Amino acid sequence: MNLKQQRRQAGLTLAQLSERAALSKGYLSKLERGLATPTIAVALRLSRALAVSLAELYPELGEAAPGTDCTTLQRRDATPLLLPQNGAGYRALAGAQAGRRMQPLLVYPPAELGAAPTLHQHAGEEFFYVLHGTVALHFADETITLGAGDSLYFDARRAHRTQSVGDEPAEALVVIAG
Amino acid sequence: MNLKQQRRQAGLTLAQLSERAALSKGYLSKLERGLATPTIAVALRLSRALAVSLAELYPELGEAAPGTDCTTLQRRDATPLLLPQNGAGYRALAGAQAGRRMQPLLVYPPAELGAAPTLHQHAGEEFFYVLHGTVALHFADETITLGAGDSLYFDARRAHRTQSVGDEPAEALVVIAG
DNA sequence: TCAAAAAGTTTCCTATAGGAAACTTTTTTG
DNA sequence: CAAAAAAGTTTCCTATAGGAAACTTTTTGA
Repeated sequence: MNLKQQRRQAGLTLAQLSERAALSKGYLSKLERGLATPTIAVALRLSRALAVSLAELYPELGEAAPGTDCTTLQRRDATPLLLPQNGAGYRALAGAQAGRRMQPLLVYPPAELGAAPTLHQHAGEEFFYVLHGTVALHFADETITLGAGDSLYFDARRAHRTQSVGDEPAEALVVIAG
Repeated sequence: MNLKQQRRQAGLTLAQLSERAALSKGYLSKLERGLATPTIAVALRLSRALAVSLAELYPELGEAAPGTDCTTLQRRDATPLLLPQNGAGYRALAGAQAGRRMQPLLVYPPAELGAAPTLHQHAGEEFFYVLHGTVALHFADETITLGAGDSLYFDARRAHRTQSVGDEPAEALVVIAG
């Protein structure tokens, strides 16, 4: 539906998009006017060719599964502190349940990086907001230091690791969209 | 690809899923074995019938647009305070740019609800975390009061409005996935 | 152990996704 | 304004999405 708008916004003609997406000009014309329904493979090619997410071309695809009530109320400190092997403790503020788009966590980065430098890496995007203290975010090629109130939004596929620096133990709110 | 696993997990047979999704049993069998590619309309019906997100059936569809660098570093108070008509001030911590899955905001709910009770409502999901003060989250049918450190994850299609209660002005971190 | 029933697969058919190219409309340019 | 080029549409064709039903395999149960 929004295909035409997205193509226009990208400044492309049907012929240009046709080449990029490896689809015929005529077929694209039909798609734009709702005269055909693409297969998911074609929709994906369009999304890549226009460098937009699928949901922007077909908003209905972006909706969460229906019937799944995603509401979760979480009182402070009401969830247990988990300490997995990589050193950073965390609290899940809402379970990573199927059908939920985001997973919010409270993260407590360790002061010292363990001997096993396992970088955290996963699909999707991550929003990192420092609540207290100072956090060093180590990426493969750079390190970013954030103080309370600072935030970083980044592609979670970039391997990363967190460290609490300074005397006060740090606390951060992390939201992952996978 | 994961269709078979998802169907099994839901405890459904091909015939049962066939009825729910209004697709033939034989065609479903082909889909599960990769012998056919569904149109987006069919993929959506499957997603609804199984009550899972599309990305769980076809992970490649869930990926963000490639080539879009979504990284944004935001220092504390480095972004302007916006005061739109509905009364709640906010700061955008990362622009709602195309291709980004989440939009993080700092929200400053008003102490008094304006005369025009415009409820906030939009597609997607919202994660609400109270940083300071106390916030009353008004929904059509209920009001939830959150203190510092409390959080609520909910379906953003439920109309809602925020209010700062108590003497200290409240501040909340909100992340929207649209 | 052997029906009988349920689950899954295959075959064959129709409707539609998608391509090639002619055609029409709009824009550019002299 | 006219000619040419570019953008978009339509026509017609082939490949495949998707349905109906027969067929095969697995499970159930006496």
